[in-house]
Amino acid sequence: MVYTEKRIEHALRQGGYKITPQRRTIINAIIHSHEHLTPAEIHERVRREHPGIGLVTIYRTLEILAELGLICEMHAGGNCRSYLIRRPSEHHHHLICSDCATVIDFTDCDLGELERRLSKETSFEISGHLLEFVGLCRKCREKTMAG
Amino acid sequence: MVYTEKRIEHALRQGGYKITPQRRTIINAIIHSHEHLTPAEIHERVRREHPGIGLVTIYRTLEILAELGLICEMHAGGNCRSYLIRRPSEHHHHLICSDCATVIDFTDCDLGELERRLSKETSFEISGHLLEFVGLCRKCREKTMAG
DNA sequence: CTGACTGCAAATAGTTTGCATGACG
DNA sequence: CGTCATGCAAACTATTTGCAGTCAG
Repeated sequence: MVYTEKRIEHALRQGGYKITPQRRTIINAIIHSHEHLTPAEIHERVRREHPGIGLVTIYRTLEILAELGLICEMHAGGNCRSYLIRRPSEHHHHLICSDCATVIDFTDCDLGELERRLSKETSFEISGHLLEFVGLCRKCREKTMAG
Repeated sequence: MVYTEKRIEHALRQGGYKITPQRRTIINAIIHSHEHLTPAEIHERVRREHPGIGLVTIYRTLEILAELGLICEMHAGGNCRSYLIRRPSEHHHHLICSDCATVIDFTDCDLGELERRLSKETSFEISGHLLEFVGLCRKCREKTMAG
């Protein structure tokens, strides 16, 4: 575990944000979960400890944490679903810009060996995988540096 | 381009679906675009040629095309945004049983090389990735075989 | 103290559903 | 001709915004 509660709180203070019980609870929920959580899921978990908390607070806290780079937001960009014609037998993956949501496809992922190994070690019969890289495209990097 | 209009129409018929002018227009819009398109974007393009078409029709057609595997839907899973605490240099990934939802974590994914290559080719500054394998765990496989 | 934070409610955006009419095959 | 498809309107869900009261620093 690299980002501890303390470190995150420190980062928040550095960013000029205040530490509130709500934020503490939200941060803890995220830290202690090893899965990706949607805002609604976070809300649900946080409520057990902090019943009155509003979903709005979750959204606002997540926005700050993402802005500070403390959490990783999947599926960057407001809306999510988009479609592309599929070329048979050409399963592909995405490289997504977390700022402008540009998507670049790539096909060769070379996961066969890893898949075989995992399959052997875990006795799973693996049927597929999801692979996405997230980062900043050149334009957004330049924008950030300029600003 | 591998999936032509004709092939897609054939696949639709095979699936028991009808070919309508609306569907034709939608399919054409997707085929002729090389980017990922959101339903709204598709709607907008399709309207030029077919003004009266409803957004609802886009959604329904997309659902069918995705079901038949003719188009690729990004961001698998209904809703999009999800968050995970970010651990610098400590990736971890999941192997998920599609039946009982057991999750097994693994850390060594060996994507460094791929990441470097992608980064070089695309000028992205890659900050993270999401890798998930889906399959059947041993128990569920045995269950399936027994049943 | 004071500005930032919270929670409510309402607004907005994206998506799905019910239903009567229309068209493919 | 029957069945599936369409388009409208309304329902739903997810997310954002405005505002008055509250609290961290």
